[in-house]
Amino acid sequence: MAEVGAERLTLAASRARRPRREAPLGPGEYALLGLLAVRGGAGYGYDLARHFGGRSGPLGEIMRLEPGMLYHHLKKLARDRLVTTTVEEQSGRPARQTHAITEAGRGALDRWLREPVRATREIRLDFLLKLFFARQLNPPLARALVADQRRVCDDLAASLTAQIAGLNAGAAATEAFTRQILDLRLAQTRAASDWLADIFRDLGS
Amino acid sequence: MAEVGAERLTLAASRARRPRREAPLGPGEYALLGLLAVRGGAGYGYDLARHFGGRSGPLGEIMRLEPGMLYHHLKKLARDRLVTTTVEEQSGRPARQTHAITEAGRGALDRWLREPVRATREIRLDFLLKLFFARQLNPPLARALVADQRRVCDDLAASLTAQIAGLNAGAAATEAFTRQILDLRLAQTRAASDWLADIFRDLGS
DNA sequence: CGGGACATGTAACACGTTACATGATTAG
DNA sequence: CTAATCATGTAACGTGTTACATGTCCCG
Repeated sequence: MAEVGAERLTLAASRARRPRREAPLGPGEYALLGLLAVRGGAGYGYDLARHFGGRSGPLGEIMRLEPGMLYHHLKKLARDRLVTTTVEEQSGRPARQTHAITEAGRGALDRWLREPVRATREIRLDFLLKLFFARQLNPPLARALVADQRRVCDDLAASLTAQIAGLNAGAAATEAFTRQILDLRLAQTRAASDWLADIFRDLGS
Repeated sequence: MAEVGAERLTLAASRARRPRREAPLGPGEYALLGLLAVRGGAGYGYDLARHFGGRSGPLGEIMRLEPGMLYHHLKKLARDRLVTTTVEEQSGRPARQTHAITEAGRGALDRWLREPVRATREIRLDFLLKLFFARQLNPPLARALVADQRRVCDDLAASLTAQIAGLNAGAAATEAFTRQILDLRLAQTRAASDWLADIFRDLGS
């Protein structure tokens, strides 16, 4: 028993040393914040869930969000004071919990909307989400976001090109493969940049 | 207490109904199988770990594998009888556990190597892993894999093109955004197909 | 004598998926 | 009478990340 106690103490101590890092929000949480903002600032879980996973608009094309995760995210948003939750009783129906975005929530959403994603692979999920909400909440911001994102992609493409150029000297078998990996990344990044240029044009002046 | 008991029973019953699905292997596990096959059929954790995460060849460029996950994966491979584990005592050093790939392991690896990935986003991780190992274990198979993968990408591109064409009729605001999502997927898929054509050429006859 | 290499792991947590629990109402 | 809809969740599992535990040996 003493040994178990000692072990627990060690674990508790090592736990205390870790300073409880502020878990940042993920795409699911931002999507919920965005949905609330777009739909008048408030909504309840079951209704929000319809926008994911079904044929109700393009959100379901970007990401799925099962009820389990959705309610989980709403709880976290409430803990972080980005939404406030009020319970509405209904006769004959389960009580409905209405979640309303707070000022802090709008601030977090706005900061997120202004930030382009760093990695090309995040364009498919994170960037599309940002674009979806920015278009509805703030069209000029959407245009700026697309321009910023394109700059990030072009910088990345330049960096990849430089890495490839630096590799060409030694043509060992292992370097040949590394080069193909970089070629793939470059091709995907260029495709993203071209696509961004297209939608920038579509977004009008 | 009786209520707790009843609750447990319900949970146990619902648990029994679920038939313990065979968890398939993930990219990390296949990467370890592949590494073992490439390096003479056997190896130990610490040594395998060097190939991920560092500057030791292109594997680390494709995926990271922290020690925690690496040992976890080796345990699962042993449970599935895809590797066998033997302990070697060493003087002054911690005991070394050598993992050797089994016939079943080679079979699983070979089946995986022959299978192109379905989704474009899996090319960056899963497909590159397959290519990396196929080239070292079976060059003609690598060439066939690239050809198959390109066919999958082209089929996907055709399907996306059809979806875009079907969308053009109604030009509502929501459909415009859906179209842009499809455009992005198509661009990424085409970029992958073109890249596959390039490496197919590089793979010689 | 401090720190890194060697070698294998566990603890705690975050993120995600699937399935199911609950319990009334309404539509077919 | 069955099934879906409404509405909110939990259980169990699986994956992944970060940090740390353990203990010896070798190098500077």
